[in-house]
Amino acid sequence: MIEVNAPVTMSDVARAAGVSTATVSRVVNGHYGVSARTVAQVRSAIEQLGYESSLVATSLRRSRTNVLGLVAHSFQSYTAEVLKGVMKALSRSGFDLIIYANSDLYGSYSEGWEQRHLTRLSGTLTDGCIVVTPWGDIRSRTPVVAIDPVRGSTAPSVMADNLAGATTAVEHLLGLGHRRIGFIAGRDSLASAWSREEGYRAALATAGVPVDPALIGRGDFNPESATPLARVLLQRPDPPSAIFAASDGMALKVLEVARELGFSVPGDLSVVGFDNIPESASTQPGLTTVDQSMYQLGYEAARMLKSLVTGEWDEPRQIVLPTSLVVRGSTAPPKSAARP
Amino acid sequence: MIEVNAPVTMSDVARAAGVSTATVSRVVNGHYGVSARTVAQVRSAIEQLGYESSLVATSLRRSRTNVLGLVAHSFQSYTAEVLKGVMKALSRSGFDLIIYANSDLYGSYSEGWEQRHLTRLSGTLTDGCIVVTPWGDIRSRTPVVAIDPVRGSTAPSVMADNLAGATTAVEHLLGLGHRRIGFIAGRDSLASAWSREEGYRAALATAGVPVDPALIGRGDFNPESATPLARVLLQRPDPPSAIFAASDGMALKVLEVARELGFSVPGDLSVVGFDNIPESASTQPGLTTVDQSMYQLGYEAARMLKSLVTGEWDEPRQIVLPTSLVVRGSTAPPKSAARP
DNA sequence: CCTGGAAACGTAACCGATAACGATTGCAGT
DNA sequence: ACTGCAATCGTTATCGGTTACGTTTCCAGG
Repeated sequence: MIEVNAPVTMSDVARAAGVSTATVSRVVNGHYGVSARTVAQVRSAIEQLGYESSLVATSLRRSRTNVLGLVAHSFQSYTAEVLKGVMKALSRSGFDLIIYANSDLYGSYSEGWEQRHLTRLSGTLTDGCIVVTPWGDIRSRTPVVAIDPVRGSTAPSVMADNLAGATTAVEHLLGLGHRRIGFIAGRDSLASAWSREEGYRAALATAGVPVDPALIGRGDFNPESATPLARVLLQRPDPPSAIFAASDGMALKVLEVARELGFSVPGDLSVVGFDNIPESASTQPGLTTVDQSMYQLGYEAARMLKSLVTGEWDEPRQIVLPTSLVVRGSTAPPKSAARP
Repeated sequence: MIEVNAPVTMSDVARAAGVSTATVSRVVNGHYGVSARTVAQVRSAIEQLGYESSLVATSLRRSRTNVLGLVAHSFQSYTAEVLKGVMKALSRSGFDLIIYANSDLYGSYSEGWEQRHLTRLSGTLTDGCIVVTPWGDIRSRTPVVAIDPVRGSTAPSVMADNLAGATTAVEHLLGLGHRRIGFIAGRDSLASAWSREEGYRAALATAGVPVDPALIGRGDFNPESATPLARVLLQRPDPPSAIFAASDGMALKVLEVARELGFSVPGDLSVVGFDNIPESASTQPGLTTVDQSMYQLGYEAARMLKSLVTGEWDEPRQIVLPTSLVVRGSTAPPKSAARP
């Protein structure tokens, strides 16, 4: 790093080129009304001084910035995967991306974080935003696309087919012979959490297995929230033979607790997650889970936001993406399974 | 999303509370010189209008913003892992994080990207920046910490012990009986690429194995750059029995090419990578690689940057972190190995 | 030579917030 | 009542860049 006392501003360029800042601005933005000779002078001054326009100053004055924003409450694997998809969709689109993350709420929820971040950014800095797993409805001047929206929201959003995914997951467990299947729910306000629970209930209902409320733990998608819940479930006199967790992060914590309490997986306990984050493939045993292509979620959200900003979106404003079951080593028939 | 016509600014709050913007600013920033009654009025107006200060306007005026920046040329797994560490280090530190990514150069290098991004941000928006795998030296008004710096740089930086890591990797292959070991190098300007090649050469030299220049391919750390190089190596009449790639991304491409050309791994070909990105654990077979804890790199870089900004850093400005070899299924003795 | 109009360029207001500074008020001490 | 000092609060310049508007320059046509 080379220390530099002061940054090069537009007025430095103007002085060097012997013109006004207005003219420099016109040259930088390729506006009409500058002679070829002046353009050349200004360009050369810019080159020499190494001038680069300030994102901040520009966005304060301008309405369009060609920058899209993304706000997320933390950076776990889920968000990282989403991000890859977003970047891919924005590749060579002319839109840059700003990700804003607040240090205060890392790993813990704090009501309304997304609204605070968004307001700070969308004042002028960004033309639109993607919000990952919002807390509530969002007021904004610029377009917002939610990934995994709140329940009942009619705003633009992208989400997985959580109902079908969860149903398939529980059907998988039922098919293996499990009858006492625990469930660890996600944050209730999110549509995804609700649908995954619906899928759990629907699959059980179809199979004629009654839902035991004692086997349902109320988490919030944060991995840490699952630890005490798993402990409670597994320390019951009649623990479930399988647990379906509404996210991989929580499912991995279930595996941890199971190991800690001496349950062998999948011998004593089958575990299924939801998301298919990279870590799920590399645990011992691998986690059976529902793949929801977070990459695809990010990709589609960015594609939609881009078009919403330019005003060319004419497809439905709510996208649902398919899921698929990924069977790995964490599921097997229960020991006590009555052979068919 | 709820559409809102205009954002709430400080003057709106001032008008509503019947004071000047200066007073509102003082209340917002908790400055001295406002009566309790006025504070209450302003607070209530802020609450009612849902005011949130504009990050842009604030940073334009202020020198300190309590926002740190991170610029990276793309978002592969490497960057995502680094990011997790950065977020952890910034947790509850009072510093927010802005990640800036330019869409134009996704996946492809473009000289000087980091300088352009940095200038745009550091004008006023950020108090300091982390640059991941920079291209060259960086001019900046504010502190900059490089993760995986350029060769010969004396600027603040965090990097893995690439020399030791690479040496260990190649020693592992030599220990298995390999003698013809190919190498796919990284982008030459980076210190890491250079050290990893040094490690490769050093290990061979120690074992008395001559370096065959024909077995060295010149990549640039981008996974795609490895594909043609691997093809050339493996289509030789006398292909190497093992390949050491300077990054996991490139190593995974080697696996792809090997499969495509009918090489079985590790039967016909052993492959070793460097980085230990999450994907490396979940391929078939798993990739043997050198773990450099990208999480730790990010964590340390953020910790250093934080202290540099506040001026309390008194440790060495160049941090080197240890590496460790992770042996998985992609390495085995060569078929033709002379048994010891 | 004069005029008209377009092209080229500068001036200044403005975006939202901050901070230096000045102005006003209240109150204690004389 | 008067002074002096704090506490409180408004005015205004400022950050860097953009743009509406006004002014100057230049050239073609009469």
